[in-house]
Amino acid sequence: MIVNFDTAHGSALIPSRGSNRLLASLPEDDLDHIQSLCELAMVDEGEVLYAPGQPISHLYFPLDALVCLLAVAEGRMTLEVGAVGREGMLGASVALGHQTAQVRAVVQRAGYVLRMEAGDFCREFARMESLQRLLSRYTDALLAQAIQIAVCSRFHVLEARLARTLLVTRDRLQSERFHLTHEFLAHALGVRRVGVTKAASALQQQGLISYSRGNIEILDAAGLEAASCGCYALVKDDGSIGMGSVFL
Amino acid sequence: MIVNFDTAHGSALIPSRGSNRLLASLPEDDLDHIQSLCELAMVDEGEVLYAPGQPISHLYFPLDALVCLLAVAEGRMTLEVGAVGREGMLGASVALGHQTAQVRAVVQRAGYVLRMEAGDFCREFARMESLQRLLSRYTDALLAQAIQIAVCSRFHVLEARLARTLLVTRDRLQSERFHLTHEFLAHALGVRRVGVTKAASALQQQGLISYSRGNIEILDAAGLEAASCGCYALVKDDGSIGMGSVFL
DNA sequence: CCGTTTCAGTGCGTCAGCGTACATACAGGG
DNA sequence: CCCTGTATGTACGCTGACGCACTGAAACGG
Repeated sequence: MIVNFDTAHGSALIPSRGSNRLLASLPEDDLDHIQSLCELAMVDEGEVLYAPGQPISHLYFPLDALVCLLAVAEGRMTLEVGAVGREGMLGASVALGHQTAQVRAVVQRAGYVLRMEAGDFCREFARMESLQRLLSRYTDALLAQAIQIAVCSRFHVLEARLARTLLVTRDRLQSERFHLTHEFLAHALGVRRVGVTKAASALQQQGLISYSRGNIEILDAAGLEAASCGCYALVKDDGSIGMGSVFL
Repeated sequence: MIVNFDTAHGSALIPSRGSNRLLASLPEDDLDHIQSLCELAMVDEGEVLYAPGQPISHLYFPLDALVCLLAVAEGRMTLEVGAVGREGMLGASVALGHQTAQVRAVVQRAGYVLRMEAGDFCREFARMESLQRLLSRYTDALLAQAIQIAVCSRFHVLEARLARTLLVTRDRLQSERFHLTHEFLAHALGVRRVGVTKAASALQQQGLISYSRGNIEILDAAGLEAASCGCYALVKDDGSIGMGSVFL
């Protein structure tokens, strides 16, 4: 779905131009220029924006959509290596030496995005210093998070990782309730669905969460944080490797 | 150990200025300027250049040294999330929003490095566009590798991961023989030493490698590649996420 | 209202890797 | 030549997660 940007802008229902934090931190002139090259679009839950090995034709700046990045192994198992909301963007690597996607990008929450042609972006990147600096910082933050995910998925038990994922999701969606099936969580955590069921019911029995048919509610955030691994404290926005460091 | 740069330069035993590929790809003026801010130093095997949480005071451009990056979990277990040789650098993140190190940087092979004050580097980074662009590309390449490592350490069995590590090491050191104890490999792979012993003896029984007291020799590189996971093909220099993409 | 789809729960055998402890074995220095 | 430190090999019980198969139950659409 594509929405005409000019008419859409100003509607109370559609996020405004400045609502992508990454773009918002550009100097005003550059911001305007970049946005003039973007079109507003809506993406639906489950939509696949990138697939591993496929060429990257567009870049995306989520406004209120949330996209998760899944690394794929042998075509079957997947592992979430990052997520992109309004604080970030997708496809930056196209200007940094990779023409094809390394990971699968799946829409976790439907919403609006700004979309841009890869070619246009590369041209702007080459001549816009503010953009280069911003992307350096952003990529570095993604790297830090990917490293933490590598450690976490290697050493921490599923129950703790699940707790972390739920807390991160809560922070991103700014809500104690959200929709996330065991199946989806299994893909994000790189485990079987039954493993999630087991871990989730353990958390539920401890009174930390409750869920039914994908509708998850966090009942005791503090308890959940105690049950999670320390990674949550590091990764959350004000943690030492949170996205906060991108926007000085 | 610090070596006077001017006298050292030109010696047949000491790598020349251009031998860091990352620096070498800078425009000549910028290269000269950066190098004027560097001092030549030697680092010893096992030396720890960065420790998690510690401030980053210096940046390093390895010449012939090899440094591996170990993410640390709970102070005990570690996992290699990258390695830096003459194609890369350490500490770039200091100019990108992180004042402290996230990972432990340990010298795997002793050798020479160029060393630079963090403050000097940040100043140059702010005003040197060529450096920004280079760092964007390099950080993106590190991200790609970290993602692959996350997948690999999550889904692939130890024997295949060990094979991959040995092949990568061979490529970096350009030699079929090198020194690497089971203990060291265990830290890199994030497993127990006995696990490495078991996997290594399996590889040895298949006639792919031979080793004794840390002296490893690759006997059958093709066979070892067959025993490794597909990650090796991706990560090696000419693979889709190899470092080749950093240097156009 | 009923069939289909989606989501969650359970059971069972298997296995890789863990923690621990102990046993060799080679290397180099005094 | 012994002695000590480093490097490697072996054993044992444990557990978290795997693969697979099947059941139960709510939601949805015609």
